Amino acid sequence: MTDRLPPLQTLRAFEATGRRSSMTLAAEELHVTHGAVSRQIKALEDHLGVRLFRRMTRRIEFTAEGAAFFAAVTRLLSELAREAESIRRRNETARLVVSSGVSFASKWLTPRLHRLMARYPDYDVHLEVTDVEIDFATSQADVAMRYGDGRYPHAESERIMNETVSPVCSPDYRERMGGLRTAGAIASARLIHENGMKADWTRWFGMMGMPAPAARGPGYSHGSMSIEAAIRGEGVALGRSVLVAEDMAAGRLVALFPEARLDVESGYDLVYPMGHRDHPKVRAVRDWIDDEVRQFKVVVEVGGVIGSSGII
Amino acid sequence: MTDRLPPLQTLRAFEATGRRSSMTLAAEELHVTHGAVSRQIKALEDHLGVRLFRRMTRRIEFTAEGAAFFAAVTRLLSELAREAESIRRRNETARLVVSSGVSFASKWLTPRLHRLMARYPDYDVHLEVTDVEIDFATSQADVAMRYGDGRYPHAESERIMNETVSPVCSPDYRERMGGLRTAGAIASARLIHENGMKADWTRWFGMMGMPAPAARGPGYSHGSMSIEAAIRGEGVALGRSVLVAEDMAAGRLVALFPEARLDVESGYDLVYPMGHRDHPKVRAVRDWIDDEVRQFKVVVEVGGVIGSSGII
DNA sequence: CTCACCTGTGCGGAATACTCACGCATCTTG
DNA sequence: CAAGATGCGTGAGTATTCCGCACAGGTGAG
Repeated sequence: MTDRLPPLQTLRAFEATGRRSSMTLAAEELHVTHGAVSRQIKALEDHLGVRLFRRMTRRIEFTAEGAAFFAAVTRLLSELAREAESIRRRNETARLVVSSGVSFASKWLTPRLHRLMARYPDYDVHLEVTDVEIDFATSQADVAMRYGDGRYPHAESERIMNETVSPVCSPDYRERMGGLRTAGAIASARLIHENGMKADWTRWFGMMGMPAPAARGPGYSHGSMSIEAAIRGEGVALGRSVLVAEDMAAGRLVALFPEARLDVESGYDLVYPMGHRDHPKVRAVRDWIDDEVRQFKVVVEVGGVIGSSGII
Repeated sequence: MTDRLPPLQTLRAFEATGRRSSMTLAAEELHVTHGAVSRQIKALEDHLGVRLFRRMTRRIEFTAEGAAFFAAVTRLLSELAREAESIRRRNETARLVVSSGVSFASKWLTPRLHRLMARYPDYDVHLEVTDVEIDFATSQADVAMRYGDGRYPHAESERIMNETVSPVCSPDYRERMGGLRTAGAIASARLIHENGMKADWTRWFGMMGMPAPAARGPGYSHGSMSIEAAIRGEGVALGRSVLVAEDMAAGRLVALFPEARLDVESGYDLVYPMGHRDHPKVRAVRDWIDDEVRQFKVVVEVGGVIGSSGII
């Protein structure tokens, strides 16, 4: 990794030059001559193999690459200055960055996030939503919540909620299809897939003692999308218990076989860097989420939502 | 800013030393002697005024400050390497980072985010949720959505949706309070406040031709929290049209004076760095959000939600 | 047309960073 | 239990890097 890094001192000259749009002005600021800056820029360009500035007479302007790199360098240097400052002052950074996947953020986390903020007003809470695998070396996240099997490279995790899946659809659609009271009836309905999760449909039908029908019907990239599709009445989705709870409580979705829940090994995990189990930020999130899960279980049980017993 | 930066070359030595937990091993990796590394670390520590390692005999370990700084440095260097690499390859970064405030993310954005992802599968879409004022110099966001008055330092913006406010509460609460059919009745109900927005209640009562009652009732830090409180039946909230639309459509909230909407000057803006109006990422987000807003207006109008005409 | 202004670069010197060598304090091993 | 191995700190000397200086080149302004 380190050999791919540009010469770091040249970045200061580059940043100042870009900001002032002038090597001469940058040189003044850095208390060196313009010649020194000129060489630094050149060294950086040589390393990258790309021209960062277009040299016009008496002025310079960014190339496209230069502008892009400048934005990145500016941000990184200012973050570094902030980190250095916080170390100098020995005050633990007041930022608390939580990372989450898209479906979970949409259906569960964001409606509850304000309570995390209210509980720890001294933390400047950030939420980073992405489906990229969590990597604490490159992410600024302090703690993550991920749907998975509990194994995360270079990280520890603990299970927050387990999950089950079971067919759901909109009340309208059920009525239109005549009740959908047997697995056979469901097999002949339009089945909504979540991409990469088709095996779950197969396993669910297997549990019901029948082969899965050939795949047809729409496929969506996210669990939250297939749920939205089911709400719109596009067919029957294999609803993930945690994600559909609110929509079922609100009557937008109904469970077709509340008792036929398929356990899946994946669940929702709290993930954090190795050895950070008792880090204050991790503890803060864990304490909060324990309370949220407790409340959520009540909602789920009162609402009679599928999979309630599968939630820890 | 630049004078607050630590000597940048020392960061490489620090990173390698921290990673290998040894100056000698780090020195090998950097093709220098251990003495050189030792001096670099010392220079960095002198600059920060903090010991980064505890020197035990025959081994070193991080101090608390060292560990915190190491995490930051590791992340920043690896991001820098990634940026440098992407410049070398001249491939525009495939990341699309959207920033949003908490209430808007919770009530509007995240349920729709998966469609942005589906629409641009080549972009690795990230969402950064925070209530900190947007600053593109320090944030990695490409584009932001903020509730505000359209003025954002060092950035351009365009209005996405306007907003109105009007009293809302849960159907239960309305019934319990005997209908709440007059402004006077509302004045004697429990009023839920959003912190920093009390003036809106005053203005709303002013519009109804009566003075606002003395502030009592709970206050919450976020619009989404006061909405949740109203849903729980804690009282009457001044519902922001964009945020309450879904909850009204679902019947969790009712508007008490659908026709008495107070226009507020703030609204939802799409914010991006100066001159990025036609940047591909900005265009992608704008195109997507235009479609979403169009659909949302239909939902709002069909549902008869307050403030529908206030949405552009 | 001439001046003013900004960047590029060769050369010599100054500042920086490195190597080497040794000291020190354990930990290891036979 | 003693001797060797291990890893870090540091003083002195040296190597290398980086910078200042001066000048060249190019061009927009007046």
